[in-house]
Amino acid sequence: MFAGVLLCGVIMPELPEVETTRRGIEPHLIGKQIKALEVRTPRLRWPVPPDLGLKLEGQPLVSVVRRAKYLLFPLDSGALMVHLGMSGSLRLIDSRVPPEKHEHVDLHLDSGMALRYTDPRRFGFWLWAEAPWETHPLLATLGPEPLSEHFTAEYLFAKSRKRRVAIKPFLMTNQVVVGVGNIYATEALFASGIDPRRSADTLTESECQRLVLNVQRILSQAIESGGTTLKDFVGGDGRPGYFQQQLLVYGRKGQPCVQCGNLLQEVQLGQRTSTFCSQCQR
DNA sequence: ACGAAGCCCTGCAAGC
DNA sequence: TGCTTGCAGGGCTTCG
Repeated sequence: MFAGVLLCGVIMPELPEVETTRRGIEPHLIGKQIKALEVRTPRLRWPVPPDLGLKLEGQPLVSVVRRAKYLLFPLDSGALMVHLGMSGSLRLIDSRVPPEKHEHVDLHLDSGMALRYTDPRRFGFWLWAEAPWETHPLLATLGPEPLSEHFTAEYLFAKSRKRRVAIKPFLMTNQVVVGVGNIYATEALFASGIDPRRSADTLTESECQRLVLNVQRILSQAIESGGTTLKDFVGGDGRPGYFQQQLLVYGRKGQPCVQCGNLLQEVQLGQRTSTFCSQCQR
């Protein structure tokens, strides 16, 4: 099965997909000037601010930054902030190519290309973050990046004390650690042999250690394999949806566990579906 | 402060 | 066949 990301025909951007998108588009944007913002569908997760184009036009792009699953395009007085929601994608395309259904926004560049945003479910957004953009309300309270030196077993252990919520929704909380969505939380807990229903404060230090390492390993592998697909961000569909990483539990309810053969079970935790092996995860 | 539930939206699949 | 219903998802917001 293709990775994580292909479900019901929709690519779900988790952190690896967002990072792959960042790497795919950045080289084509650096040094280019923004000519115009064309918003065909302002009604996204939040409405696109009517004056967003004014903030962007004429500005040179210097980098593309990822924080959690947010993509930031820093400019002089702030940053363009884009979130892909659960069905969004970005790609570079000739400005003259007519937009199709669900292609809601174009960022036109002086190179004749446009950064085109596609999002069937419109859970994503385009917003403006005033400088310094790190203090924007959506960014200010975020926990550490999972692949940074700040996400350690010691940190997770301390953070989870006295927290009685199940470990899976806890791990998916952005104030704890960012960028760990349902798919990767499910896989990391399986790889760590931890029952997703367990209260967060019952995890031992060594279990926190395993969990941190597995989150980092699984995310890193997904980013690595996404790196081979960068060409598809120009002209193609912009969807890094075919990581080679295998999903061992996610979406496999009722199928045998790859480790013990026990049938995988499903449970609802924090409004999200969790698949797990009751034999291997304790 | 914490935890649970609600909400936004569309495409797909299952059930009638 | 064509409807209706349910579900999936991130993450902010609201409620208890």
